Amino acid sequence: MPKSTTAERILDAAQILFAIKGFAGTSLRHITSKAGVNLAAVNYHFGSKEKLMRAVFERTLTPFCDSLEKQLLSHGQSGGEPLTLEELFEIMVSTANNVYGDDSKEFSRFMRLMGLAYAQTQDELRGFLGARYGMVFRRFLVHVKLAAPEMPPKELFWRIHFALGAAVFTLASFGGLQEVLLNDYKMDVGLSDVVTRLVPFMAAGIRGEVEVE
Amino acid sequence: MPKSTTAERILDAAQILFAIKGFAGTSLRHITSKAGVNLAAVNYHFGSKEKLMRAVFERTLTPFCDSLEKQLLSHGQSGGEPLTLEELFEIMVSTANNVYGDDSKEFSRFMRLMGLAYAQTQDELRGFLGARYGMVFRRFLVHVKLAAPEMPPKELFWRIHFALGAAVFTLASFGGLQEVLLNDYKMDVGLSDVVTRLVPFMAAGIRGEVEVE
DNA sequence: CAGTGTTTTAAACGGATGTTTTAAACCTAC
DNA sequence: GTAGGTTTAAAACATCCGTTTAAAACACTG
Repeated sequence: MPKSTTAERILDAAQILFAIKGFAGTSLRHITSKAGVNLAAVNYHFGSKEKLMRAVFERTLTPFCDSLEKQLLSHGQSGGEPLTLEELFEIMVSTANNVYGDDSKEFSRFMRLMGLAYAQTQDELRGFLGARYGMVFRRFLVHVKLAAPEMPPKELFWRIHFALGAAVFTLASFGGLQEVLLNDYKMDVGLSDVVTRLVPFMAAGIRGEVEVE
Repeated sequence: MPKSTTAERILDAAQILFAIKGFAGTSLRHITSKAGVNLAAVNYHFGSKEKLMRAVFERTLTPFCDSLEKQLLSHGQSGGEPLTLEELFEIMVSTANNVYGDDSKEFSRFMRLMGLAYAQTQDELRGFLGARYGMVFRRFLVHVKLAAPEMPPKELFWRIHFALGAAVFTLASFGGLQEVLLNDYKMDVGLSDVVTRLVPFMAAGIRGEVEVE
């Protein structure tokens, strides 16, 4: 017997299904069926499918962004020397780990949602996410700028997106890649293996010598 | 009066709409309406919506992969010293440019489709793409291995995916990022700017020192 | 226990979806 | 020009979609 509320059960089911099948590919009937609640409950508790999707993103992103912002602020006002790139990315990783646990499945789902959010173009979801969480991103960008002060801003802008793209993309498709590695290379790897490889890659890519400007 | 055939017009419209709205978010009626053909033409020429999507991917990916494979083969049997990482990625870039022209829009659409393909998990599309184009990817991987011989295979596997993730992700969302840059930073950048920054980033990330194994 | 506000339920709404059918139009070759 | 195969056309198919309704069940307060 589930102790969770109807709204929570809907959010849980929606988050899983959105991550697998995308937003348009997931119907309210799938969600309510998986959640074991009545179809009308979605519109009763959230108003519409669009608002449900926002709620899913909000529930997923808010704890992560709040925790990340708090850590960035504490390091920012300590007056000490700025954080290195590795430390910055490690903060992101540990924040994600603290918030979502080291549950590989859940973490991958979160990253898949991030990828979906990022991939949105025309939908109003992108605007919503930018307005809601753009501030944290800009604060993170300031820290990266401090960590790589010699880098031209334009170059840095793109390299950060390269690095985040590498992270989101790889972690979002982690499940699939894990399967490939096991079948083709007989290697069984965990999520933490990938993350520990990812941080040096991102740092090295950002720090790489500037060729032209 | 269009000289193109009905099947071609359907493929053109489907490619554009899939890239914008995703697969599930695009209806056959949208496609046929945009293509200016009858609704039943899709099932007549392609059999089903699923097969139409495969045809779109096939038409988009085949020229690129064929051309890429040809270049990799020619460099492989020349017997000279192996290609550098930069040269390898430049080959990918120039191949993409030759096949899709430097039309920024079309290139971005192609990358968006790549991102969609990559993001697929459970759908049979992933299996189809792996079976159809996995060979080219493995051949590319061999060249990367030659370019970074000191790198442990496991580490290399992940770094390649990091690099490809950075590329696909950034280029797929290029349109959106371009807008952000223009609005927030008053910078107007072209696709070629990003690509010339991307190649050094990928090379530097892959070449970075190995920390642990 | 009655009453009231909240939540859940079943059913139906209009519309959109992928697919199929049947007939018309087209084109080519005899 | 007419027969036969190919392509298009309009319409209908059953099913699924997001949303709404109205009544039943529940939870709580007085």
